[in-house]
Amino acid sequence: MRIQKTQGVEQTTLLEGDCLTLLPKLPSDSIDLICTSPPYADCRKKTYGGIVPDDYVEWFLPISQELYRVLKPTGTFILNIKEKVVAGERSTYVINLILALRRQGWLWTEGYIWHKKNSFPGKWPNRFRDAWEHLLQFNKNRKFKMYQDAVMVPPKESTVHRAKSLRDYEDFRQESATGSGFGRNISKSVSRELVYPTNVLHLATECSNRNHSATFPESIPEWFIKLFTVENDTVLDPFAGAGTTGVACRRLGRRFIGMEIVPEYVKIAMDRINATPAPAEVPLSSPV
Amino acid sequence: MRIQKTQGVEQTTLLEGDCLTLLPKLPSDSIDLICTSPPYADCRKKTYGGIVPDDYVEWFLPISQELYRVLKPTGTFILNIKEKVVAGERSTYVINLILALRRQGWLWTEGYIWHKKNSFPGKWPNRFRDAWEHLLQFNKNRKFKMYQDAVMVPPKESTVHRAKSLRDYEDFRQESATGSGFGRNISKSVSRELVYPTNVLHLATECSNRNHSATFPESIPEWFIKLFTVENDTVLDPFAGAGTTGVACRRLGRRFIGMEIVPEYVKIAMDRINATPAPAEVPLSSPV
DNA sequence: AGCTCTTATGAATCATTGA
DNA sequence: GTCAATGATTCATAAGAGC
Repeated sequence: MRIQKTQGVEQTTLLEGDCLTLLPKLPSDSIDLICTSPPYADCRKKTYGGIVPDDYVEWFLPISQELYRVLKPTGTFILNIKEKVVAGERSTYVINLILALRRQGWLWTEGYIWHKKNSFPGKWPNRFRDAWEHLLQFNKNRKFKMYQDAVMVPPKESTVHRAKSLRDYEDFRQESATGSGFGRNISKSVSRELVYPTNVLHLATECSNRNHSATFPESIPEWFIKLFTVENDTVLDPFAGAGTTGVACRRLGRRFIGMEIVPEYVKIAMDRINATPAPAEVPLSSPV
Repeated sequence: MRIQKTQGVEQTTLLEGDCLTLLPKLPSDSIDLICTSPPYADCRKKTYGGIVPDDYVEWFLPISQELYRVLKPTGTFILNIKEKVVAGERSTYVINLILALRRQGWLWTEGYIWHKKNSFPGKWPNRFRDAWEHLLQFNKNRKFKMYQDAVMVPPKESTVHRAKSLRDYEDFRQESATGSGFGRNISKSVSRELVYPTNVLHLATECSNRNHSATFPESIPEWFIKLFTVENDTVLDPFAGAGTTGVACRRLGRRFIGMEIVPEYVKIAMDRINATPAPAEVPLSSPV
């Protein structure tokens, strides 16, 4: 266990090991948001062994059972997952997982779509490139905490006349849809000029070298952290990988608990999180 | 039955009635593409009576059994469907339908996403606007006909800027802009300047009122018709509604069989299709 | 198992411009 | 002239799928 403290508060906890073993050590009803991207079926074989699609649900259910226990009743579970093609067909392991999670007690509240602007290239005679992934939202109850104002975006109209072409406009909008500026507080004060986003997120994958085969872009955990937590809430990522969720937590002033089975990634994650600045401390009485 | 003939060929057939009754009259293995948007569960009660989500799969399976029979072995079935929110949860009838169709023998080849750029406005405390729908592709066999070159698109401007000079790109754009109309074959000749699309379609919904509560934009059937059929192939829409698929077929020179249970929509569809110009006849030997 | 098809993007490397 | 900012170009690579 490696702990990083900021301002006397235990902010970041990185645990090395299998989350199925580590999760039972966490207290019940203690997590505000679980945001994770587990290894997809048949992927990351070199590092995680790869789970066969047929065995995926069986593999995941004991973990999600523990996730259910540690999540607060008003908390949210965001699951990033993608379907694979098996024998010319879309594999059904994702939809089987959804059904299984519901039987386990989870409510399948929403299905966000992550549109990957730079999807993996390729050419096949019977299909185009797969440019989207699931971002599934599950909850324990119909009532959960949600801070919609924290993720508002500039409206279409303000950009239309500024853009030279439709394509420019799309580019701009896709950038602004994720609120590219970190740490900015775009909420109530300017809310008259902002609109709520939809359940389709347009983001590029990061193809820069993170020494991890599958980092998702920081914008994704950032968006859900803003949407479902406030400062000093606790976020859990049981498949922390290179620690992207932890980096976003550090930047946004949320507590983070990460679990990762590969020692090398634990080190990378810790280094990345340590290199990330925490939000500036706000004086109790600030001179204006 | 109302029939429209063009150039001596029976091009458009609109049948009034329940597709479950009408489909058995079609010969087996006769359809190249089925492209349809059936009534979503529990929606549009005023027009279709509405199917309760729990009964949706049971209601659809006898129809899809007939669709399977009439589709050519190399044909494709495109199903536009949207998940509904029931009691604060995403309803599972779509994923249950996918599983049921697979048990019926269909291969679930691909899951396209229709990103609705102007989704229905609204505000809820626990969710954002739903801006996407499924466009599910099913086939009878792993081998099916697909004409990918017919739907190639200009690359992203940013990519072109980097790959080539702006001037080259502008020249190319002028050309392709003129080829963007219906019926044109912008493929092989300029294929080096075009790229293949992904499985995420960005289309606006149609704002104009067609007197039908759920018209999808003509771009959607147009895209799939180009992708999966050639001229004089036969396209079937068992839930023809206001005839959007038929209009696209007429424009693209494909034969169309539409079925619609509401007499008023049959009339609207026929009027719209009749008002649509067929592609210009190409002389067998054209003087140059 | 290996080869191949393919596109968007960040990072790196230079070239050009302007104060 | 120097340095910083901007722009053009190159390069590697990203959670793939079919034969």
